Amino acid sequence: MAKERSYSSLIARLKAGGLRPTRQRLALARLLFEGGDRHLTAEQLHSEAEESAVRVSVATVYNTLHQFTKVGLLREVVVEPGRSYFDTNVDDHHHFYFEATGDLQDIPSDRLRVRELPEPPEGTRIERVDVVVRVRNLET
Amino acid sequence: MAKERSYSSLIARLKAGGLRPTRQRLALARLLFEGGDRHLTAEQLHSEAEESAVRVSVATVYNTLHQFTKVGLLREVVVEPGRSYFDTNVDDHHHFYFEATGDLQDIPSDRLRVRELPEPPEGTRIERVDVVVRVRNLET
DNA sequence: ATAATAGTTTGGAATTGTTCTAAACTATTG
DNA sequence: CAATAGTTTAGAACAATTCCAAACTATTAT
Ligand SMILES: [Mn+2]
Ligand SMILES: [Mn+2]
Ligand SMILES: [Zn+2]
Ligand SMILES: [Zn+2]
Repeated sequence: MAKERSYSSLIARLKAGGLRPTRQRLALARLLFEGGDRHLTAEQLHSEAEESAVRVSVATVYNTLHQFTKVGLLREVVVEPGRSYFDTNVDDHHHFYFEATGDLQDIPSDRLRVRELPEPPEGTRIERVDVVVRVRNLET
Repeated sequence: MAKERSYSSLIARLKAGGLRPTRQRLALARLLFEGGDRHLTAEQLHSEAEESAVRVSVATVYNTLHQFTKVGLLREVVVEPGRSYFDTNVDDHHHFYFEATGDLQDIPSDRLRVRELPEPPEGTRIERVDVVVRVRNLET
């Protein structure tokens, strides 16, 4: 029942974004949104799909991640060159980045404030402020 | 004269980092450090070298950028997936990122403060805090 | 239902930025 | 002037991502 619920809410969210609720998009949406806040690479999501016996191509995983990002269901996080993470938490927040493992952890925006943000240069507006707190294992 | 000066100071800086002052490293160091604060990709630096008739391979540009970063002459900045910027300003500071052009502009750390930085997770220490203020052209 | 249309998916090729490799070269030291 | 260790290089290899054109599917119109 909860499953049906979230299913139709997912369909509604896709439609709201002008995206047809296809088999692939629904399957990926469930993997993404039915497990709380997540930070995934395209490759990780594709692996999860395979493990769940969802047949979907790599190209579609990329297409879907970008489409979801465009309609505000996801947010892209850049912390290291060479790969993008997609974040199911689209609220304003920041991140711890664990260099050792490549994991991301949310920092709610009320736990970290950026003060004295300077004026953006002439003719531009601020799109977003990203704070990445890079942490390393304490060497013993 | 100023040229000789900076030349020998560059040599000294390389030696301090345990790097031999080779023709290629000196040429790249001059391009990097004789023009104020800069934010360059490997490819941009390689193009500048070619334009200045400095013959140096792509592999050496990458090697050099990473070696300079390791010894503290440069700092790596990640703002978009797929390519790294190298920053000649190694002081503590943050960045405006112009999505339209891919340019970076420094924000001195006294112009932007991060407050209420949360405790790092158990067993880790904060390595660095990166703030990227993404700006876009004001649509008219 | 059916057909027409527009949107979607797909495998594989292509592209991009970066790293690797092993052979040739060069700075430093004795 | 060796001998040595460090450096450079072209090109191959690699990883992540994007592109492509053909096959497929959801939606809309009849
Ligand atoms: Mn992207
Ligand atoms: Mn690097
Ligand atoms: Zn997050
Ligand atoms: Zn900078």
